[in-house]
Amino acid sequence: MHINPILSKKILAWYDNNKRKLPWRVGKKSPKKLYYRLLSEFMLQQTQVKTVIPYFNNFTKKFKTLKSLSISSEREVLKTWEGLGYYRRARNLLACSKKLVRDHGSRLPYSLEKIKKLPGIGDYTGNALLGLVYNMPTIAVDGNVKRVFSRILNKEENKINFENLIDKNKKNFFKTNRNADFVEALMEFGALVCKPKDPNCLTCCLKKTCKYFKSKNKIRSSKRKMIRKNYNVFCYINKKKQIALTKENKIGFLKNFYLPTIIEDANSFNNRNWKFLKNYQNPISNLKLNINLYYKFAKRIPQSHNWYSLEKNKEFIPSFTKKIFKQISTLFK
DNA sequence: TGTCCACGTCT
DNA sequence: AAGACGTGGAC
Repeated sequence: MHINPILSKKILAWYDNNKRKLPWRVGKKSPKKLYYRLLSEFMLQQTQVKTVIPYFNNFTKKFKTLKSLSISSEREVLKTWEGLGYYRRARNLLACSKKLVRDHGSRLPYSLEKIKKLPGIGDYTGNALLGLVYNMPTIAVDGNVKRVFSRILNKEENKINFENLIDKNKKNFFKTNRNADFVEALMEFGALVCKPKDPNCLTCCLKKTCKYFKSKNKIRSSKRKMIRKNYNVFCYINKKKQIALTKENKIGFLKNFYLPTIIEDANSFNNRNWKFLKNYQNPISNLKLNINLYYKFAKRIPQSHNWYSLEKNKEFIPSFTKKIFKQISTLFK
């Protein structure tokens, strides 16, 4: 498990010449630092930089500081998060901001143990924040970093003990004391050079010691396991181009969000008088949903449901539901 | 068009 | 500790 003894110098040199300008990268002493880093790290959980940038800009326009976020409503926050996915992050962020303001004097706790008690902060985000905000000697092990070391060692990701690897290479990784930069540099390097597909091995500053570059049988990272499910979606619609949605679905996913009636077993629902519209696939995280979409024009709808416009809504509507809107809209053309 | 891949936290 | 949780992009 030996690693190039000047890896941190090489990566930092590369970073100095190649880093991107990102809206959350503010000066070391900026009063916005904690808020911007917190927000961006939450958004960057399971979401790529390119996708996050416009959401980050829009979010910071609406919620200017950690304090103003902390006194906002979940409804407002979710509406601003609309379309970014993994909505639990938005709820956790709000809860986290409240806790930081109320219990920690609007400052980040100084240890990983304490920081991980905040909602929505796990190993990755905790280490990232400690490094970025306090320049602590830590490494945030995200998908990029895993891939970089997996390639350098030419060893499968799940066979590497990253805690151990970092501990054994402290002197190498933290000797420059540019710890905040190194946290970002490793991830940036993974995203731009040591990419999942077609890494830039020929121009890479580590090619001399990288075992992946040297080896013939190159290791690939493991795939995500997909779970197939079959769902029947029943939409009440009316002539005003409205669709009935409810928060009371028995289905687990998108809990507490606006959805039409969703039934796993179509036979358990009285589906007479419903018209079949179409079948389509809607992958959600690790689920592979096979959707059968039914509709019915109705005046009366169950009490649990309310009418929503197929166009714009004040409420937060997940993309799963928006896809249904799109299908139903074809009926009015 | 459908299918696969990219991205951490919580229980 | 396996499964739940979203969306966008490439092909």
